[in-house]
Amino acid sequence: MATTARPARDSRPLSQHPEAHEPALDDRTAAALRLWVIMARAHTAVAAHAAADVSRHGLTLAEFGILEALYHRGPMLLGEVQKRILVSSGGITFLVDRLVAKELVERRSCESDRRARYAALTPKGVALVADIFPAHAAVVARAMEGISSEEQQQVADLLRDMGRHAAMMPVPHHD
Amino acid sequence: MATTARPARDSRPLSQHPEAHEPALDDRTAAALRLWVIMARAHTAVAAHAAADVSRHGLTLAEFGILEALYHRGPMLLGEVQKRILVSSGGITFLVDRLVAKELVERRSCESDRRARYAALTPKGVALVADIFPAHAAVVARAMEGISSEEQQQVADLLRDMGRHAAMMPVPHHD
DNA sequence: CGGTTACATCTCATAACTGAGATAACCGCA
DNA sequence: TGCGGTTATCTCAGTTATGAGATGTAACCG
Repeated sequence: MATTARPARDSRPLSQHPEAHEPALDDRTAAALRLWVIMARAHTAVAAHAAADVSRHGLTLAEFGILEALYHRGPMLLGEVQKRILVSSGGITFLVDRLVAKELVERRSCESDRRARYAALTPKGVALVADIFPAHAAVVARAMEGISSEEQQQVADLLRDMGRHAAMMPVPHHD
Repeated sequence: MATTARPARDSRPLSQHPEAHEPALDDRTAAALRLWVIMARAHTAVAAHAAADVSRHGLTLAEFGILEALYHRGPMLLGEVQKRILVSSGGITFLVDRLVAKELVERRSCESDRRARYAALTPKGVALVADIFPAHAAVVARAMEGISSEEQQQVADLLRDMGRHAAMMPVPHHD
């Protein structure tokens, strides 16, 4: 009933199955949604390679993300780390606890704010990251070599802007 | 020792903290790694918006992904759905169980292969997706409007190639 | 000051998902 | 036919993460 949406520029005949439906969306929304699906799949596919690599050393991707951040930036407040790797408040406590148990990270108190605490690599943590980082970077680079380095640069520049915008927007929640 | 990597085009002085380290990577690897980090952050930021939207209807992103796939393509074998949304074998059973419990999806036997089963939307499931899909697409589109529609198109084309390549490569695993 | 609000981290119950193995069915071939 | 190898799904124990509240601290303001 009502307006029958035309297939527009979709190359396939669509509706190959009688129970399939086609949504009526404007072109810009449809393009955005397509990017969302493609990005999610690309991310998951690359993450599988990265996760398999760090798991050889008994680490999850989230743990490795923390180690890498601390390696490159030096000690950081837990809240800074949390925002950087985008986990929940409980998650950052859990992850840092586990890294402390592995003796890769230590907590340090903050002199100017006694609520806050730093996370910092131990010498063992520094050694581990220095040891595994180059090979890890190579694994990730290989997983992403489906497009050229110039194209990667281009995509990175655009996704940075897109991600910044999305992160800046308030996330609505219900109840 | 050896080549001291120049900061290249990083705008900041780097090594702001005495405990920070700079890895020695070749440019192509460094560019790939930068894209990996940026893509992960962009994905998480957009996913937060998408997840908040579907949670208003008591759904997780993974559940919604299944509903959306079934809505657009019609009934699919569980294995097809699994590959499409990239979850584990246990995950697809778990997710479909929950959607069945919510009466949004039903399992159907496959005539030509008695091991296999289809997942298909119930009328209630079709109605739900038809009801919430347009608003959901709008939420995702807004989260991604940090770059233009043309740029989104461009990124989508490149990421599709990159994702296909990554998904095709074997993921090494250890013991 | 004392009170209020904001914030950083931690605790804990529970959700969401993974992955190894179990089960059942299919397929090709001798 | 019967066997071995493969595949599709399911089971279940364990892992990883979330998010609401607790706790202790800071910052502001009258």
